Amino acid sequence: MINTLVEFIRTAVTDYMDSDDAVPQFSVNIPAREEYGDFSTGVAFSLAPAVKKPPFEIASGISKKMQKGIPGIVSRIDVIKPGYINFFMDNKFWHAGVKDIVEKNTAYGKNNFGQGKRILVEFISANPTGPVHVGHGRGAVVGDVLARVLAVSGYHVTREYYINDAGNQVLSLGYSVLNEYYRLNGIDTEVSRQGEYAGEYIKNISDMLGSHMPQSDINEEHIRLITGFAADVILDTIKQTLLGFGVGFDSWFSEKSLYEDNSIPAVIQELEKKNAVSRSEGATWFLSTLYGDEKDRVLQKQSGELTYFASDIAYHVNKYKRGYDMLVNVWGADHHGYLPRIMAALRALGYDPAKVIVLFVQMVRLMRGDKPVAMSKRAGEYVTLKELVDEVGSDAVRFFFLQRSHESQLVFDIELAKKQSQENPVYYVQYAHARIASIFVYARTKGWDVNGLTYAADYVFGAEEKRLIAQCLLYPQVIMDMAVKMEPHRLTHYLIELVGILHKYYTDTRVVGDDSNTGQRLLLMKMVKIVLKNALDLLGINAPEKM
RNA sequence: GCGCCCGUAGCUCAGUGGAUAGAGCGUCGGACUUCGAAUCCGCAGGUCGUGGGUUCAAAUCCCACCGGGCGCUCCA
Repeated sequence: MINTLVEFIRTAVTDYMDSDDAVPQFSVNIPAREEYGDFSTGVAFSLAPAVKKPPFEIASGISKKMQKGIPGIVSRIDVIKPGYINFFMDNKFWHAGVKDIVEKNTAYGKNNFGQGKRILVEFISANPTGPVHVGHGRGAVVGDVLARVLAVSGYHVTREYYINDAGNQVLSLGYSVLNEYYRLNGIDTEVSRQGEYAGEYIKNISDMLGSHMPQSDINEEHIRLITGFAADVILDTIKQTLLGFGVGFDSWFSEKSLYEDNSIPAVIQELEKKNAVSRSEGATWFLSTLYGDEKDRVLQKQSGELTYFASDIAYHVNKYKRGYDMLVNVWGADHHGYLPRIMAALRALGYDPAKVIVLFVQMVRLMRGDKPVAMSKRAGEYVTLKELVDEVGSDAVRFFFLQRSHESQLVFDIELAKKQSQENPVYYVQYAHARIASIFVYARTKGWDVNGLTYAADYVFGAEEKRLIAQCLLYPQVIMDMAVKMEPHRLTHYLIELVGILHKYYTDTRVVGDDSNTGQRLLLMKMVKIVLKNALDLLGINAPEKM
């Protein structure tokens, strides 16, 4: 519905510019002050550099082109100081808006920005060497909500988890389990490599080894089996944790599979064909400096082992070969230094680097009151995502993470999150949904058929009601904005604002009354409830009927 | 030293070219015989790290500096 206003403006701008490809990207927004109208646009500002006129003059010119389209949409147009065009909407517009939202219902907010393009979102991808921790949790929420937003924005989305089940880290896990097993069973054997992982979960896995374990003569095959077993167990608990956190995947991609189908040597060969490989000091190097990296990188070590980097190139090539239009990687910010080398490799191999978009998710610092929480993974002293979710609740954790830009570090105070459980913003939003549900229950007892309400076109909306509708009408634009900018945190702020307007309206206005306008107010509530439900669904947060 | 991110109210953070810079928490004071007070209303609180520059217009863009986090492995 907001599109009718956007198109209305676009037509006038096209008319003013005398060409439709001179129309810039613009949006409408709700002005800060009531006297500035119901909606406003700053198109004139974006036009100013090209037209080389003051924004105010441009805005005036545009507004003159708008006169003919006014009936049924806009009742008044103001052009203000620096160059804003402000709109006071016609009563018909508000009615059409409410109707549009209520009729679209669960489909309201969807858009076709993605035009069916295929997009792969890879996120979390935590090593199966221990439970996922809170930092992974943040990446999980960012990736999950981004995937949901892209899906309702017309993309064909695949969610993927890359399992690092090859290489030294998992091997070290295997040794950790084995050592623990020996320790628990009082077996005195020297194992060549020390495992670096510790913690309760290592003990649990070694317990599970039970009678399957050979008592002596451990060979490499045994280690491999133990490692695989341990990684499987851990991956399983990771899946369980994520499920409890509302995060699911379409695809679990195994790094080991890249070893098994020989795609890593194949990729190295490809690089060799491009003359981007050299051998020195007993190792095989990718000459990434030729493609913008600051130093060359090892693909195959002196020992003959392949590096993580080598398999990661093969992984990315695999993604390209699967034919996606876009590849999104959600990485921890501590991996940012890694980006130039992977991009160098993709460039060297002739893949379009513009298809890869990497979101770096900054660190989470956990606090209990004013005491920082130890986060050493190796020592096994860290708060797992599961522990945090059990303690604070999935909805609150998600909402809290989504209030901050993924590019900002954030401090998560567990004590505070628990203490303010009554005042937590997530409850503020959920309460609004439950409150409307409760109004409906009451309305039914008064004989209203909430699902069979009729529209009364002569009803004139009050200021607060118009504000409520306006905010709801902006919803699709917020979704689109999130999809375009890939910023999943914008929706929580939108919701807090919407709910603020709703709660105020509720205290000022009795919805279910004796007057004949009750039906129109119930329709308004229905509209808000739809937007709340759709938005909360996108965030993976419950929209309760009761609290 | 180099690179990435951050520096906005007491605290945690939105806002990233445009109207009088916002929210939550915290402080203080009000509002329930009526649809849910997990709510609402009000008060207080800002050199937008510092200094320069670009622009009709800068918290937002550019440069320098200061402060914090992370990264600069033949680890992943």
